Amino acid sequence: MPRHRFVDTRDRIESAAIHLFVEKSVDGTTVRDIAGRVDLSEGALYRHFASKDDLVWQVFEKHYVALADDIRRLAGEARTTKGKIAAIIRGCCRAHDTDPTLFRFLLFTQHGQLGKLEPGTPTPVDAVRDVIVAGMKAGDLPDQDADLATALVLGVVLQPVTFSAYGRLPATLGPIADRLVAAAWNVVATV
Amino acid sequence: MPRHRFVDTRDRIESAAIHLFVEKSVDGTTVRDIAGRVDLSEGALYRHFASKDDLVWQVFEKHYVALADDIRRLAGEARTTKGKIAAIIRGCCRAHDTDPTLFRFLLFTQHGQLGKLEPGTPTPVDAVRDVIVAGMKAGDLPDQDADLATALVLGVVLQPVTFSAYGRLPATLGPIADRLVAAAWNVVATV
Amino acid sequence: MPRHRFVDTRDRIESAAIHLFVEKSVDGTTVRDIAGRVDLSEGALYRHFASKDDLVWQVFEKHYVALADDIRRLAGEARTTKGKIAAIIRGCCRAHDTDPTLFRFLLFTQHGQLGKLEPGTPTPVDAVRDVIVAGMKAGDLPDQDADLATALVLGVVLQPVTFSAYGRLPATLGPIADRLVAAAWNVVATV
Amino acid sequence: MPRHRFVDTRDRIESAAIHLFVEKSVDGTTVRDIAGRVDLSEGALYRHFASKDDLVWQVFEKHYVALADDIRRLAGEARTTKGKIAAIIRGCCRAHDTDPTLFRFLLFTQHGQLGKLEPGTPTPVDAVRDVIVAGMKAGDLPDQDADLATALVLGVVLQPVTFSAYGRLPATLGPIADRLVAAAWNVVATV
DNA sequence: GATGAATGAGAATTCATTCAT
DNA sequence: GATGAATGAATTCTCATTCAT
Repeated sequence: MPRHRFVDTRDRIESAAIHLFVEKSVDGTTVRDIAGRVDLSEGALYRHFASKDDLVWQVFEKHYVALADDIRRLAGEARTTKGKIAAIIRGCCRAHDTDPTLFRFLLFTQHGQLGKLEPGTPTPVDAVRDVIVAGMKAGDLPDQDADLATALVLGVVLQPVTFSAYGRLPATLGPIADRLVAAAWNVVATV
Repeated sequence: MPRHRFVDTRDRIESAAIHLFVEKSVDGTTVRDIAGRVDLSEGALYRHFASKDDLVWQVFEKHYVALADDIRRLAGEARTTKGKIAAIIRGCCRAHDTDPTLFRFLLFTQHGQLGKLEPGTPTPVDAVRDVIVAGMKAGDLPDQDADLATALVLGVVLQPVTFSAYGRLPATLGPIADRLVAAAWNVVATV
Repeated sequence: MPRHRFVDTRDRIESAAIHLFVEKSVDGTTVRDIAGRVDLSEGALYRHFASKDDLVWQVFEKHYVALADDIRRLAGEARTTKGKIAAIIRGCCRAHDTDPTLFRFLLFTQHGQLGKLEPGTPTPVDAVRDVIVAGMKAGDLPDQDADLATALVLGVVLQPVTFSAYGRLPATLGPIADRLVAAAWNVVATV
Repeated sequence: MPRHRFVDTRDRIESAAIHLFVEKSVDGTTVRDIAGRVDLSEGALYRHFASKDDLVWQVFEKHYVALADDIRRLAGEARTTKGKIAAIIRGCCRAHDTDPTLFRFLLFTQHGQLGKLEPGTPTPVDAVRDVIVAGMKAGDLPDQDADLATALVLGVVLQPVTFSAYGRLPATLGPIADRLVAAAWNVVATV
């Protein structure tokens, strides 16, 4: 059996894990499942990750923070509040369409991982909230509860993501991005 | 003059299970946990449920269907599409506030249970979708993808529910029901 | 397969464990070994002990403390320091001969368990040391380092126990108890 | 003018192993631990030792036999039985103080290694026993069970070594050597 | 209906050892 | 001689489920 010397085993493990986690949930996925999918012995996994929990966490954290950074960056590149919200929604759609499995993993695995985040770590939720707070301060948005507004904006993207995962909506959000952008703006601009 | 001196054991099991499932997730809850919480032996649980899976499923199905019925009934009692949507959103808020744990259980446990539903069983999602479809047919709503519209309406309620569960929003949705009603309408009426 | 309802399973586990620990050392004994010897499933062990470590510890602590109590009581029943030392040595010989395996278990397993003792727990070593300290104060023993004296007295009994375990001395210490008593006294009375 | 710029790797491995074995016991020490301490890869260890067992055994045997030789030589250099016993005790104290870790390793690791000794290999125990047998034959010692006498002499040194390892006695036996010499003699000369 | 000891099928994890480079 | 990823067997532990009483 080849020892896969030149492929990055760690990456392959992460990718296999994410897919399985979405397919069968984290708890429903065994270390054996992951190892099998990477064609690796179970023991070998432990050279790359200290434990199954550690694997879940590392994968989650990496991409969750990356998504937060992405969103923050996109929002930063737009000037108006409306543009920022639009950029965020479109960013989420693009992130989703680029790798739906990864996006679903983040969405479905939050529970249980969120608590492990270093306090103060910027999350995608915070990124959205910051835009809204700034928008209110700038007078671009009516005064309202920032958390509620954040929930509404997120609900507008995440529920379609969920529907897509369940097959109630197509696999791709690109085609409905405009609609989501409009809805997201509507939901915070109209109180 | 209560009919039974003690709440029925089965009810106590169900209630304990729901609480634990929300606290620690279904997979994270052991039969022993449930039995312990009800102060019953593990074996005795099997007098009431055929298996853990069966317990999860029965509890889920009962309340999920009840919620669907509720929503459908509320929608039926309103005449206009706008009134129906409003009734649904308010119904969800009331259902949530009446028993937040139960509502969270339904929201968080869908995954894995939805697939077990008898095909054709009316779900809350269907109830919402039906209202939307009818609304479009009646000309109360602009033509649009019914599933997407359904996702948006649900996103408007369910994301706040999630935020509430995580402590990002208060434990009670009643105070924001009006806002949610407005947002839900906005999101489907404006395309 | 009978469920051994009326035999005390826990006792049987403890006994089997002690024997195996002496035969193959704690680390060399697997949970499977123990379960097999008790004709029990591995899983069933965990109904009686939280973990293998816990089993080792509980068994050790129980008998180690009991031996300490025994020694202390025996010493208390003698009046002179010489009598107390003699009582201790004889007590150890009797304890050993009553259950050589148990005594060897205590001797060989100290390492690693001693550190888990609640600070302040009276040990057999302390019991001996107390007698020596009191003996010096009473003028029955010449002034000397109490710890060293304790070591010497213990060495006089424990090395024969070790030899017996290795087959270099007979299985029974009773016949040499007088000699050990004399040696123990000699070793602390003559400086 | 050292012959080798660096201490031989093999020696470094042995030394690291001994330290770890005393710290964490043989079973508690992994090959990885050893390799890590020598700053070597795990695989590289197998260039020097056929297996972990082999490493343990080789290190044990080498020093155990060396100690036996030492004791035998020291005993041979003294003329009287009393002098021989004294030389042995002092030799043990010196050996201990020169490298307490090594001495503890020999003491604590006997169990499990002793059985691997080529039958007939002279051990420290045999060396002591020979002196006692000869002493009895020469009339320097009262007639008594040679094994018991050996146990008593050894108990007088080894229990203090144990106490020292546990911190109940100082790290160094030199200061109490005289006392141990006296005790050892007492214990075999007085029956 | 209830009990609780027992089962047995895995699950995660460890670790000595191998081997291509 | 050295590396370090990989193996695979063994080990501890978990947990849904059963069943005699």
